[in-house]
Amino acid sequence: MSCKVRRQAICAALADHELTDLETIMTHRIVDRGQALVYEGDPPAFAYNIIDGGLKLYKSLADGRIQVTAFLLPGDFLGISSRSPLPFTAEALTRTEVCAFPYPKLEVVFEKYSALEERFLTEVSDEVAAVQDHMLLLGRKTASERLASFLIWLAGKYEGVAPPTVPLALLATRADIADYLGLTLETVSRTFSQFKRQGFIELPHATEVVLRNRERLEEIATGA
Amino acid sequence: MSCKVRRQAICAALADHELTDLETIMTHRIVDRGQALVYEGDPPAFAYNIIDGGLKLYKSLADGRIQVTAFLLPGDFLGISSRSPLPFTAEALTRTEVCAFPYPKLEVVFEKYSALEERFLTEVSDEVAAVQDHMLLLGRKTASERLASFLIWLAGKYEGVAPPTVPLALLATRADIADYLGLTLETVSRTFSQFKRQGFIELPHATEVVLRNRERLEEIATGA
DNA sequence: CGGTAGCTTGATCGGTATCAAACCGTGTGG
DNA sequence: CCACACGGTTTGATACCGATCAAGCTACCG
Repeated sequence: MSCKVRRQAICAALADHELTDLETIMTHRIVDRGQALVYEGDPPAFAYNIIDGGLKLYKSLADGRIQVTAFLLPGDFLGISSRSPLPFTAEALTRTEVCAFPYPKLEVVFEKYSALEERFLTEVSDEVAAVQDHMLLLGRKTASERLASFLIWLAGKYEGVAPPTVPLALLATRADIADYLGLTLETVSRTFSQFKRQGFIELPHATEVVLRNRERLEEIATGA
Repeated sequence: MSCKVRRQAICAALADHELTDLETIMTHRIVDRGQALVYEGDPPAFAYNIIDGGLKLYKSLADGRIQVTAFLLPGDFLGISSRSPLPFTAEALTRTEVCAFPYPKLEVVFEKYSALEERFLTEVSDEVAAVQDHMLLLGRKTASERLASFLIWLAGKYEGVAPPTVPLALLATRADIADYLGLTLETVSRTFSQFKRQGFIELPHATEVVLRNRERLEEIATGA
């Protein structure tokens, strides 16, 4: 079968003929923009692989303040380290396609293929490392450093996957990006404009960026 | 043998007679205040169990800005999701005692006792959940909400472990707490003073707190 | 005692939030 | 095909929280 993420997702850990075990327990699901795939507080029942579209994971405070803890794009995995109750909500940024693996059955497959479990462990490590980077960003970086970090992260996500289709789709709105970076949407917008004025980026549409000076953005992102 | 953390650390997953397998591969290590146990960028060689004292994990920016991503106290585990290179530095807050498990040997023990591996997984889930809470704190909470969250977290750490020895040892300096909460040490100090004035806490010494009104602090911490 | 590390408090500054208005771009109905 | 409505974005003016700069203070240690 031809799956868009065959080579990136956890499936990449298995050979073609081994994949059938995963496929038999798997179901597809489509989530429309703005709809939640899972809710904070739910007991987790599935692990998911993002095939198309994108998700934001977020936690919220009683008065509506939100912190997006991660954006998940095609090839990413959700539910690695699941915990009851689920500590975040996952909501679709656009129409999003996922495949869902029910937990109990997934564990059976895990026991059969240790390569899967290993892959799983590196996913966790990567996730923890990414999340620590994000804490540094939220706790210590300025607005420009935050946006630059986001743009570099985004460019990295597209790398190798697609040909460098120069304009990158942002997927998220200014408000989503703000909730990810711990800023307000106005500050995000102003910082985009500032980067544009400085010639670091172009914004053909509000939803697409071109990185004109990636090196400089990388320097800014790391606080250099 | 009598280990202070026998009932909390990962060791709790094993019966007494099974512990010998862990003990034979384990070595003790003492780290003095201010000394690093491991450095950001190192290849990870050991997993550690904190027995006494405390550690701060942190990442830093080129210009010296620091974000403490976690404080580890007795019973906590370090190196769950290890990754090469290590994404953080671990430094002792006071003279700290740990036991160290070399990775390759640890994996052998893991294969023997699946209870250990399970325990390990719940540790990871807890860690990921905690880290997401901390992102919400860093991205969206006010100074008072941050310090209240820290105090509640601290109280939770001591709970059940020791008898409610009313004054809690802070272990960390104002600067460490500031680096954990994404604030400056002055703001942390002012917020302590403010809580004291409001009667929420007492500060018998600068290094010890008594929570006089834990409920109110919990409300503040959650943004209520 | 004096030195020093850590803490508190005060005065001021500045970056980002907040409040507010105008500006797209896209889809819809007349 | 145009007018309008609406979600999202940009830009401007102002406010405010926490950072920064700057003294003192306290406790502990030699």
